[in-house]
Amino acid sequence: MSYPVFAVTVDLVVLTVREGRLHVLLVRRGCEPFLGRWALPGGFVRADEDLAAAARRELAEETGLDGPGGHLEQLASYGAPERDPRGRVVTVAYLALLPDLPVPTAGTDAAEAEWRPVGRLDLAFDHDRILADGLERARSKLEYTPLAAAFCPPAFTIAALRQVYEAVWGESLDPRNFHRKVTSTPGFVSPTGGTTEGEPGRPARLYRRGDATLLNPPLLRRKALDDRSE
Amino acid sequence: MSYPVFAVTVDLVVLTVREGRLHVLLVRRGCEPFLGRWALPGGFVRADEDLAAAARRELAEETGLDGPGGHLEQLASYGAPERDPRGRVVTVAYLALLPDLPVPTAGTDAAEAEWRPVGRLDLAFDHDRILADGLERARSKLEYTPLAAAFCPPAFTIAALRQVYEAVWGESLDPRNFHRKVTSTPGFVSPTGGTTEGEPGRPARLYRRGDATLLNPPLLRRKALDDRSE
DNA sequence: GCAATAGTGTCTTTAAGACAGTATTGG
DNA sequence: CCAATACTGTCTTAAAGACACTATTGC
Repeated sequence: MSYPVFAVTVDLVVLTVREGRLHVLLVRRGCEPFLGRWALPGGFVRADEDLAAAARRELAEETGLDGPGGHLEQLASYGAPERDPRGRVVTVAYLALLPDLPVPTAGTDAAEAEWRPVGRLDLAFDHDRILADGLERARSKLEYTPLAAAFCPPAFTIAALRQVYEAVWGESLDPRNFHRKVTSTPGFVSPTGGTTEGEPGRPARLYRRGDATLLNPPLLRRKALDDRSE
Repeated sequence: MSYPVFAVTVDLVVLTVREGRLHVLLVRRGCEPFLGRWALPGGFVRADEDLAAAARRELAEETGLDGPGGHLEQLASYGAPERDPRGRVVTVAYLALLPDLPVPTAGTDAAEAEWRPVGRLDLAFDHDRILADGLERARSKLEYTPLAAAFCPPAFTIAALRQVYEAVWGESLDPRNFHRKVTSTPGFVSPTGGTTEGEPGRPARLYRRGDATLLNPPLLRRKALDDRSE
């Protein structure tokens, strides 16, 4: 039995929160097709490489990050016949959530890499759609997992965690109710014992990620957007 | 720039509820590798075919179903280098939820097709893992979407819908509280006007799917299992 | 009548939303 | 002292859990 051949790529939706806004990592394409256009970072899966390994490799190449901290998960796959003019290419998209780190622009494939606030972007290929799916995934994951901490450094304040929610959801939350919810949900965060110093106002206690993987009950947005099927 | 070539398949986790238990559609493999072993239905994506179209085609081929009713969504992709002894094959798994229909065993690829209660199965390739991921997806989707109705015929009773939840989650729910929740959530179900006939006990009103896509607030399991990252 | 299943009402408990008030820093 | 931010407590409200009760059929 014979079958068609495909190329397989991984593309990354890399998100971070900086200056109170949600940003996505983009690269300017240095080769055809879509030369000069902005796109999600990504590349071909190698001959003997697992999909997740390819995603981790690309992430490390683009951001210089490889250790723990942050979060990487598979998002979805895209394989419309005309999505890449070079031929039949299926891409497996991954979603990465990272603390706000300076990005070493010295990526290997990309001419330039840059954090851009999410919004109306006009990306190469079907990357606008992939980004939209990644954003919706990130927004809904904050509801029922403690993953917001992936956007924070190892030790963070409750206020910083709340600002992550506010940036990702685009709505403001009551600091007092948020504090109560986070600290009273077992395994969401655990105190490090330290506090902030040198900030205006009363010093805040520092926390690290807890060991819970699921929030029960969840922390719901007011207006949940539609999810996407098929 | 050269890059490795892959074959791309779609595999289907097709679920239904029959006799109060959750069942998955399996086929016995009629060719190597894993000849004679049970596996998820699936096949190669054609040269000019979208991934979702391939999934719909395979579903139609295996179940004879093609119209509306039921639900089909992308689940995840699997591409470990050694997952298929024939070479580098990436599979895009889809999850289908169907009402309990007789399956015409005259599938094209498969020697036999059969509904099997979910549980300890020993499937070909990495299909045990794919099935486990599909089950977890189905379980969690019932929490925050009205998708349970995809397991039901076009008109159904609240009790039938509850039995779907009980089969998929493996726990029993209070019929009265369930009734209140379902009928008071806007867009979950809408009455057809009809009732059951000839059943023991008081006739039950019939409902069809509502137009909501999200349940807010959700209908939570007691014990949510871990989700799976990366 | 009785068994069976459908559907309603009510009380309790949990947790979210709103928001007053207290605590601890820097200036 | 005041401004600023962190944190606690209280009241109200929404909604789940438990469960008594009524409704409508077949026998």
